[in-house]
Amino acid sequence: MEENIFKFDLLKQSGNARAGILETPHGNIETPIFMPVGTLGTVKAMSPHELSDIGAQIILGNTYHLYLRPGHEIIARAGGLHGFENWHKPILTDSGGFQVMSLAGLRKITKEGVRFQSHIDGSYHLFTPERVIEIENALGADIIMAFDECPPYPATKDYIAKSLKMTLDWANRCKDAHKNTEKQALFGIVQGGIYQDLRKQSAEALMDMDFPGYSIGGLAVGEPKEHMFEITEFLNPILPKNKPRYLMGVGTPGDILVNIRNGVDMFDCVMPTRNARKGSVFTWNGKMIVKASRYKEDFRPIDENCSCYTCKNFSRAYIRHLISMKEILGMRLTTIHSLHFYLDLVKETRKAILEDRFESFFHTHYPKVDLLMDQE
RNA sequence: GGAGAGGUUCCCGAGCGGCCAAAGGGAACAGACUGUAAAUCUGUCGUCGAAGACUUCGGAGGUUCGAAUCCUCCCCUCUCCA
Repeated sequence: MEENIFKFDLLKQSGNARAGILETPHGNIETPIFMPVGTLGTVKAMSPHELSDIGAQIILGNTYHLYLRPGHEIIARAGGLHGFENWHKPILTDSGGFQVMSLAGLRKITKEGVRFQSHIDGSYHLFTPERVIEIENALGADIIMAFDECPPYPATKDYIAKSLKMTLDWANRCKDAHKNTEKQALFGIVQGGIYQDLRKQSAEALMDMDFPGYSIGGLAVGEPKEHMFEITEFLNPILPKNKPRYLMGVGTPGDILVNIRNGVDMFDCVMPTRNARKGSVFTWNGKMIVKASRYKEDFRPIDENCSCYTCKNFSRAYIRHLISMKEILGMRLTTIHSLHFYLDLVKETRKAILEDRFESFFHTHYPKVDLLMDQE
C-alpha cells in the first residue's frame, strides 16, 4: 500500500537527467523540483498564497527549530504543519541533521544521538533517531528525513567513515521508529563526504533498508564544487532508478542544472530566499545584486522577460530603494522573484527533459546562470 | 546688553600636549551567503602610493623638540538672563 501512496513515476530520461512525478498524500510533485525552505514554519517573507502563485509544489520545515518553538505538540494539535501554516500541498521536514553541523558549538554527538544546547535559551535537548521520528510524525510532513550527521568539510576520511557508520545505524533506528508510513515517506540520507567508496557503501546499505526515497547529504558544505559533481555523478548509477533522489541543500542555479544532469530529482536551498532578503537576486542571465548603486536610476524590471509579480510591476530602482531602506516589501518582492526564477528554472528543465533536449538546454543556460549579471 | 556652552574627517560624536589620519555610531560604497542561530556578516570609508609621504580637527597668529589638545585675537553657533 505505502508503495502506491508515494509512487514515483520516472516519465523520461534525457541523458541522465530525469523527469518524473512523485505522489504524496497532499498532491503530486513534478520532478526535477526545487523546494523552498521554510525552516520555522514559513518560507520567510512569503504567504502560502504567494508561494502557490510562484508555482511552489512542496516546501520544507525543520524538525529541530519547530521542536524548540513553538513545539511539535502544539503543531500537532493545530492539524500538523499543514494545518498550522495553512499550506496544503506537500511538505518535507529536515531532521535536524544539518543543525548537527551548523550548531556544532552547541552539541555533543554520541552513538545514542545528539545532545543539543538550545541556541535560544541554553537548555539541553537530546535528539535520538527515535525522538526525531516522533517529532517528525507529530509535524506530519509528507516526506520526513532520517536523522543523520551532516559532517563538515574538511574532515578526515576516518572521521567520515565513522560518522557514516553511525548515520547508517541511526537510519535503521529511524526506520524502526517510523510508525506513520501510510502518510509519511521516510527518506534515507547517503553520506560519505567526498569519498566514492564510502558513498557507495552508504548508498548500498541504505538501499538494503529499502527507503521510498534517497537523499544525498553532506555536500555543498565547503568542498570544491567538482567534488560535489563527482559524487552525484558517481551515485547516479548506484541509486535505484525508480526512487526519487534528493540532493540536500543545493544550490546555485548552476549547481542545480549540473546535478539534474547527474540524475538528481529534488533540491532545496536557502540561497534564493536568504540572498533575496539581502538584495541579491537570481535570473536566467545570472545573479544581480539589485541593491547596488548602479541600479539607482534603472527603471527596468529585474528581468524584462520574467513573468513574476515583481518583474511585472516594479523597477530595479524601486526595489533597490526598498532594500536599501530595509522596507519589508523589498524583501518580499526580491524573494518572490528569486523563488519564481528557481521554480521556473526547474520547470523549464523538466520540459526540456520531457522533450529530450536536455543537453542543448543545459549548454544554453548553464554558462550564464551563475555569473554576475551583465551590469550594462 | 549680561552670563555661560561650543565649533573635530559626509553626518552625529569621543579625544583635551607626543602612543592621532584622529575612538564609537550612522550614512555611503563593495562583497559574501548552498538540508536558515542570517532583514546577518565582512571589507572600504582624507589624498597619492608597496613601504612611506603629504594635507586635515572654524580662521589667523603664537608658545613648544612636538598642538585637534595650551595662549592671543577674529568669525560663527547655541542656552539662560535683561
